[in-house]
Amino acid sequence: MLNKKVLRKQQILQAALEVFGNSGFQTAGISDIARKAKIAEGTLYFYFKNKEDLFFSIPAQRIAEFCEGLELHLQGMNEAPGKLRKIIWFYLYFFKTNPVYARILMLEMSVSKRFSKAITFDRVKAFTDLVLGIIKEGQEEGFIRKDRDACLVRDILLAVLEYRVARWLLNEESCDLLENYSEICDFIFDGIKSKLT
Amino acid sequence: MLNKKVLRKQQILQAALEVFGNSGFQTAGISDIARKAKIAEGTLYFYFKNKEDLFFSIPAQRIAEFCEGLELHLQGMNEAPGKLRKIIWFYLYFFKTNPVYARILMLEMSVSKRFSKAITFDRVKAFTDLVLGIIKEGQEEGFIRKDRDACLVRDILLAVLEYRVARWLLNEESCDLLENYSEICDFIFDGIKSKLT
Amino acid sequence: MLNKKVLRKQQILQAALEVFGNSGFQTAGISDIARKAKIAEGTLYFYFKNKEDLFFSIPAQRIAEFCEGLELHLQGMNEAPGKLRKIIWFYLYFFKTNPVYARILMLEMSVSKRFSKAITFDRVKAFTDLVLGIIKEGQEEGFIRKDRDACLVRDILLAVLEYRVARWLLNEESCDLLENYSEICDFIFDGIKSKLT
Amino acid sequence: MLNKKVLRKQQILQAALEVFGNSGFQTAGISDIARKAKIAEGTLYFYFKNKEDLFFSIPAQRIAEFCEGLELHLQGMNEAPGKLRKIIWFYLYFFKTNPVYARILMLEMSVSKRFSKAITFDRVKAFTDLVLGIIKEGQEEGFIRKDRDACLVRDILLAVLEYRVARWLLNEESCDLLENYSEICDFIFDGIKSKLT
DNA sequence: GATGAATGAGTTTTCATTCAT
DNA sequence: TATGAATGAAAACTCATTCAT
Repeated sequence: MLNKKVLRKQQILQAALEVFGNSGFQTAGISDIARKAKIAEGTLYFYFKNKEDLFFSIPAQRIAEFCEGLELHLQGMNEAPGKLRKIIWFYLYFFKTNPVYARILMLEMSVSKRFSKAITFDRVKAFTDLVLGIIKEGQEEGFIRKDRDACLVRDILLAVLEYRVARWLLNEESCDLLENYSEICDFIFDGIKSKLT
Repeated sequence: MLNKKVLRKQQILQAALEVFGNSGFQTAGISDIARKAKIAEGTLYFYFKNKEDLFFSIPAQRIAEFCEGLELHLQGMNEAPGKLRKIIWFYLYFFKTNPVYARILMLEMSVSKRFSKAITFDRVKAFTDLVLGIIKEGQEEGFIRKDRDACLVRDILLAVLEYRVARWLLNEESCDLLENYSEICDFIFDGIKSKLT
Repeated sequence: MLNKKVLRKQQILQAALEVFGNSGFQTAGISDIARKAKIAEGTLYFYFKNKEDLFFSIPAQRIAEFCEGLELHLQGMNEAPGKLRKIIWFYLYFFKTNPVYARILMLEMSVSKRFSKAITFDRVKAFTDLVLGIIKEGQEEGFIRKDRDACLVRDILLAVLEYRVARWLLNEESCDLLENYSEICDFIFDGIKSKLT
Repeated sequence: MLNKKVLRKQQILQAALEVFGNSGFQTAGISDIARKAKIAEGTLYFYFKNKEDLFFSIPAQRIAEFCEGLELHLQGMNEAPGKLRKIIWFYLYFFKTNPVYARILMLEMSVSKRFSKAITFDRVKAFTDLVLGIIKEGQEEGFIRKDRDACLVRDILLAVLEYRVARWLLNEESCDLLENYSEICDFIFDGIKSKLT
């Protein structure tokens, strides 16, 4: 019973991802989503409060996948610089692999005030906190300059990543998102690594 | 006669700026804009082809103001690093001073594929080209590391600026956009300055 | 369930017939039709694609009625002249009995290029083919002159019928449409009957 | 002065003919007509009361041309049958030569109740009276059967002509309107000529 | 739980007509 | 006479949401 409900929810979310991803929040219609999910329109409202709720429910699962994947990739790494490089790589890799979700998250959600207040946003914050933690870790371990404000470093890192993904999407994914990954890393690290290193 | 037409157009654009800025493109209604501009709805269509045309017509003037202001501030400066610092400052200063416009440009337009194809977008490109030119200038003059890809440097610079403005807007402009301006500069410049300097 | 849908469709079509019949296609408003059908405007679009679709959906049923009625009246008749007389009579009788529909079909549809391309038009063609068939039949049986082009005869027959109905409608149905039915028949038959007869 | 006014009116009427002929009354816009006539929209209302007035003013001149042309062609003819043949030919010839006007008159005006009440309609009636007169003439002269109701004959004649023009227009003028002119004549005349002849 | 017909407010856009200049 | 900017009512159509079945 419960299992069935969860499954049905996934089914709807998957349909919503595809429809919203192709048409955007406003343009996408509930009927399109229902059709793609092979349910009646009314049924949708049994699982989600309304269109916006459905929309903002999409990331939850994806963010979880992102976090799990990232965690796995960070396994066994113990120095901050390496971890950060890994994060940069994984971030780009993940969105390269999930372009439809990328479109929703980057061009629609991250730009919405209401999203900042949605529950899902906590998961986003968890990720940014992870990055912040690693930066601080790096500072304590001596790999990263202590006179850098950790939050600023994190912001710059995220800024660059978001920007690249957004431009990639707006250019219709015509280039390889991972292309100049290493140059980005170099730039960031030159700006934060301790002179000694 | 002609003057009156131009004035009326300004009047409508100003109203559109305010209404779109508060409600967003989709939510804002033509009737709201007409009411604010104190004209009949039909009149609006005498000056603009449709809602989208009106929306995308907003930046033209603002971008012109931005460019003029920037040009003025760059007068008399002849070294790339100084110019770049100035650009960073002016960028943040401009949007701090024009928060409603910032909201439209950053959270709605720069995220839209159709905007990339609008005529106005040329002006945006002119700005990014300016930045790119100064970076290359700096590399030739020896202030900026030649092993950095100029486009990447430009992208990182713009990424950080856009990100900060966007976050500031999403946080309801609660902090000072110019607050850690100098730290941002430091970070960027540490990443690009020639070792010799 | 399915039955209810069909019924509802009938209900809307009936309302559309009346409203379009009184005001014409352009003047009639969707809201008028919805009001007369006692449904919400939106409901209408659940059953018909748009105003034109609704309009062109009106004849289907009426044409079916016409064909059934005609078939019944032709039962047991085996000679072409009698059949043609019957057709002439039934045609006039039918529109005399359905003046509102007549107005729509004659003064709006039969004059529209788009109607010629609508599906319903097939049914109209079926009728004209029936007439043509009977004329040819008459020629083979020797009742009708063989040197007359059957298509021309059909066209003249239809021309006269359409004309009379149209004039009758434009004169506000002030005379009896069946009035000089027999004279019309005589005229037509004098023009086509074999000399021998 | 007066001359200029008349000229300007012609200019507008010509533009109206073309625009209405291509788009139909409802679809055609005053602005299109004004543009084609190279005048301002407001000016149009100095010469015509409103859109409908302009529309119904189109035929006047054309009908005059039609009547003049017909009169000329009837010169020197003194027997009814020949005259009627000539009328049939001229009618088809005229509309073949004026297809845009034909479209307006046949598919839009002759189907409109308001047109029957317009002044211009008198000219139409003058024509039908002419036909009626000739038929009666023919009856008196003994060329045409006296037991035929003259009005009916006239109606049948006009019905066939209108029908052919209308079908021709609806078929996008793809065939030659004068094609089976002589067969039509034969049919009509067989139905009306005195046995003696 | 699931359905899908019904809703109706709300939207953009059009355009004949007017009138100050 | 001529202009063309301004009007504003009206129209068709959409769609998220509800609720009787």
